[in-house]
Amino acid sequence: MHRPTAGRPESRGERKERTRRAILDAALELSGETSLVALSLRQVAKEVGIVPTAFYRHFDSIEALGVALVDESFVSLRAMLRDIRRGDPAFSDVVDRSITILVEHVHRQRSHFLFIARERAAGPPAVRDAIHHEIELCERELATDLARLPATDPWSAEDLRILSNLIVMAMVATAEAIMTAPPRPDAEKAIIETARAQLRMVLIGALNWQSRT
Amino acid sequence: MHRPTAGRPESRGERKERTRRAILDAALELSGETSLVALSLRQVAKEVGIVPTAFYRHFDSIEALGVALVDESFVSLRAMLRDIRRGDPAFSDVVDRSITILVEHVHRQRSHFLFIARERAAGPPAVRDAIHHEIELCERELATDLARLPATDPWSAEDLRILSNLIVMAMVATAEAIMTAPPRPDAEKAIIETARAQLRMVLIGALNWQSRT
DNA sequence: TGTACATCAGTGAACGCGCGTTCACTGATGTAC
DNA sequence: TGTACATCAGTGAACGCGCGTTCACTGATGTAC
Repeated sequence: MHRPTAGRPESRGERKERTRRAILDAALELSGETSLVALSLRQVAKEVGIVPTAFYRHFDSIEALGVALVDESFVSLRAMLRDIRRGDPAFSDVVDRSITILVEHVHRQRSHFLFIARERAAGPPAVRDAIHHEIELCERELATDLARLPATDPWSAEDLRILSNLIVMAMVATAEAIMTAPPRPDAEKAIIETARAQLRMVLIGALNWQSRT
Repeated sequence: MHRPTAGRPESRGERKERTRRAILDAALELSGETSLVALSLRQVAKEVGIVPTAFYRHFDSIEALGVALVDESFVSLRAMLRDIRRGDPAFSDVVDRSITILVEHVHRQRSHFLFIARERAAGPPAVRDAIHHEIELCERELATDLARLPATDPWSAEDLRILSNLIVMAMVATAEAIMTAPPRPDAEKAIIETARAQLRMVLIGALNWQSRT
């Protein structure tokens, strides 16, 4: 463990927190190679620069560490949702703005988004459940946002849920596509254009479908 | 290794093929617990009833085995697409029929669909790439099917691609939801109803969006 | 048909290695007086 | 302020275990003559 570069000595609590952070960062990076279920406590300890047994001072197991990483990753994701929600939800450019913000956040917090995409399907059970629960909360948040739009006044709660679910799954798929894509800017541009067209299709479909109920 | 229960002795080739099958089946089942990247050659050998070194008579590595499992899983998935494609693509009930067939196949070949959903995001690189390639082929197949519908006569290839991509991602998400859901029939029914509504939204949106281009 | 040889799926011992977890410990930080 | 004691993040040795891979092998099946 390194000492801080300057000045005032750390308190015991500060030092502990710093090690905890280093463990979370190391696990996020190392699990990116494969998956949490293939990550060993000893790899993490080695990367952090502590002895394997010191790991237990911070987490009971890799699975528990994984749950902590879910919490942390969804802080990033919620920050994105907040950005999207901010500003006028005028129908005309809401799609373009939302996708732009999505792309920005996926780049800025790439490892968090990769973590969610990966462990959502293949993580340890507790991690999978935690992620599904968080995604469900995001869907509900989106549903309440949609409910505020004048166009959705006559919609039932069920309709809002169905549309939210569809939009969220499209956004998850788009985020995955961006992260998987080759780093050439034209590849990303194509994905963004596709996502925009798809989101427009979905919204127009929802409005037309709704109006004939 | 067990001998066959009856009659004529196996040829060397038949026996080898039988062991290969047993390895594929064991790997599919065992990887279901976590993921291919956490599956060991020795676990597979033990489950099959051969000595670990005999594994190398059939595959170079777990990763190579994984690629073979991708091929096999997509045979199941293509069988589903063939079922969906068969029969009249009359617009009125194509959605309900397609989702019904999807659900049937997900139940019948549950382990293949689980494998694809899991390893798509978290498998070894060669496996991930193989899966993405296969999904892309499915999208193109769907695009050519859609192109045959009279309603899509004025559509560009790009439009067809965008719509196919959206439909496929919705189907993947629905399959995942079915497999993740608790085995209560009402939970599954809710997922099916949601998927139907979403697919209708998408189709109506596509038609309306297209008509104003 | 019988014989001699080739093939090769599966065996079994052995290797060095990284794994999670236990345990008793150290020594700096924190606290009570 | 100084002293005596408590706390606890991190240490280091040790354990038994499963790992992938090597190697020389066995013995049934297949083939050439």
